Amino acid sequence: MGISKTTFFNDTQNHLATLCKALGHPARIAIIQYLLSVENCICGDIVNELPLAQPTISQHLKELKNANLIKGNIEGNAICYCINEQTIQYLAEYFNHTSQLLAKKKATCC
Amino acid sequence: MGISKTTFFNDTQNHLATLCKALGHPARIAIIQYLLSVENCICGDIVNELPLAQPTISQHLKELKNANLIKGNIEGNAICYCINEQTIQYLAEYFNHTSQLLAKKKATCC
DNA sequence: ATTATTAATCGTAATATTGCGATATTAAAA
DNA sequence: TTTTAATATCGCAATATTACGATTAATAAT
Repeated sequence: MGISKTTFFNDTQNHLATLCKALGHPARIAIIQYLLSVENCICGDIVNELPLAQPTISQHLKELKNANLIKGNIEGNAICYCINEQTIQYLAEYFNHTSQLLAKKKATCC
Repeated sequence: MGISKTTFFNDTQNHLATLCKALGHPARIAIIQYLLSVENCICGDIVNELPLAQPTISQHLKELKNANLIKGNIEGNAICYCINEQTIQYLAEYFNHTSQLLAKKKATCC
């Protein structure tokens, strides 16, 4: 049916899935990496940096913003986008935690 | 067009996007969490645990396996699935690294 | 050998995503 | 005020994803 049964999963699971899904496209990973590498983060710069048309970039930015992975500030008639540090930290903590649990867990199989 | 322009991005970006995409569904997050919580990890148990039909679970498992997030061992006529520790660790390291770079970086905007 | 059990695959319908040209919106600049 | 510049939104085509019933494949149990 193409529709996710999000109702059957808990908030943490849905939240994590939303974050991962938002990062589940190379262009959006590239945007995050670009934002990490520059001081000034104007949308137009991203359009120049990536091999995608302006409406496409705008759409990807919207998805990253919806997932709370970036935030945008209006600067004149441009928009300054930045990574939301807290969200990245949340992901770092989740995967750290998972990784540590796995290390502790005795490999009973595989 | 619905097709990702993966050719234009580098291997790291494509790899990360593939991993995140595979985790970008609550059912697949739930599967990872379930595998983390049990010692014995038989496919049938996942089917009983999650509110999805057996073919759907099988499909989700396939995607996790393709992304190298889990591995499966044949045990008689059942299949024992386990989390691939290395892949989770790779994600943990990536988000840690990103998080640390963000902490260092002076917030010039936003 | 036959029957159950377990999991993968096929086929298909419903929905979502990706990408971009065209257009709208908003604010700066002239 | 008109023009220019920067982004967002609309609309659409191509493709991908999600879900599951039906079936298949493979092993275990009887």
